Amino acid sequence: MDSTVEPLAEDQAQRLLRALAEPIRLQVLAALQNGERCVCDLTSDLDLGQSKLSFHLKVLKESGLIRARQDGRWIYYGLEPASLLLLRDWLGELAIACQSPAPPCS
Amino acid sequence: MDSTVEPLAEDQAQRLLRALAEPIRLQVLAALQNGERCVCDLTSDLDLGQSKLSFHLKVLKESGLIRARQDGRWIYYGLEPASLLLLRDWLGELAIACQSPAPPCS
DNA sequence: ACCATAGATCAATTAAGGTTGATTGATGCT
DNA sequence: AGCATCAATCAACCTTAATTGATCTATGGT
Repeated sequence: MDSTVEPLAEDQAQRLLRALAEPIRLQVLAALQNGERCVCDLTSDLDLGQSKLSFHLKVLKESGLIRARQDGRWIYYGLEPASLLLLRDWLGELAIACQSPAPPCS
Repeated sequence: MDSTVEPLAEDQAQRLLRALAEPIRLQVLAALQNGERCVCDLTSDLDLGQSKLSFHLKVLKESGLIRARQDGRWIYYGLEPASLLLLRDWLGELAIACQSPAPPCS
């Protein structure tokens, strides 16, 4: 078995994918696209309940897609580009070498 | 608001992400990495119930990540690299320009 | 010390998604 | 025609994830 995608990266990719596959969390990432934002700003920008946003931020943080930084009373969240790039590259690898002819069905 | 990620691609990306974010479906994609395979082979390779595999293949196909091709009695599934690359590029865009300093919290 | 605000956490409910076994349709073989 | 096999579909069930409102902790201001 010549797996070009090694299991270690696959585990990590899976964790990231599960965190990404949710509409609100994608909105959050989009909102962080141009830099860090504090929770209070995200709440009003995305028009979300405090509890709901907090839940999704936790999922994103635990996956490694975003990081938190406390500044006084506020907490700023920002993207973790390394994770995005890791997933990006993993998808790239998966897209390679999948054009071979069909092997005969046993 | 200068969104570098346009909503059209985001919808598509979301559909792909939702389909990808499941362990069995990732296994299926990995199994298709080196070319098309028929359902019967996938069933034994991945040691899955026929019904279960069929369900996940459907999800993957509806998302556009894989395509089906019938050959006589068998149906061959194969990756749709264009979708993987689309998602890959979408992630790349998201990873760019997210290192700006924090704006003051209102 | 007291109060107000930011944000995390918890428990209960609801919604969404995955699994299972049985059934059905289609294809090829004899 | 009749039978066997591949694969999709369906309905019931189960499991997991998301929502909601309340509570709790921490920080900063007065």
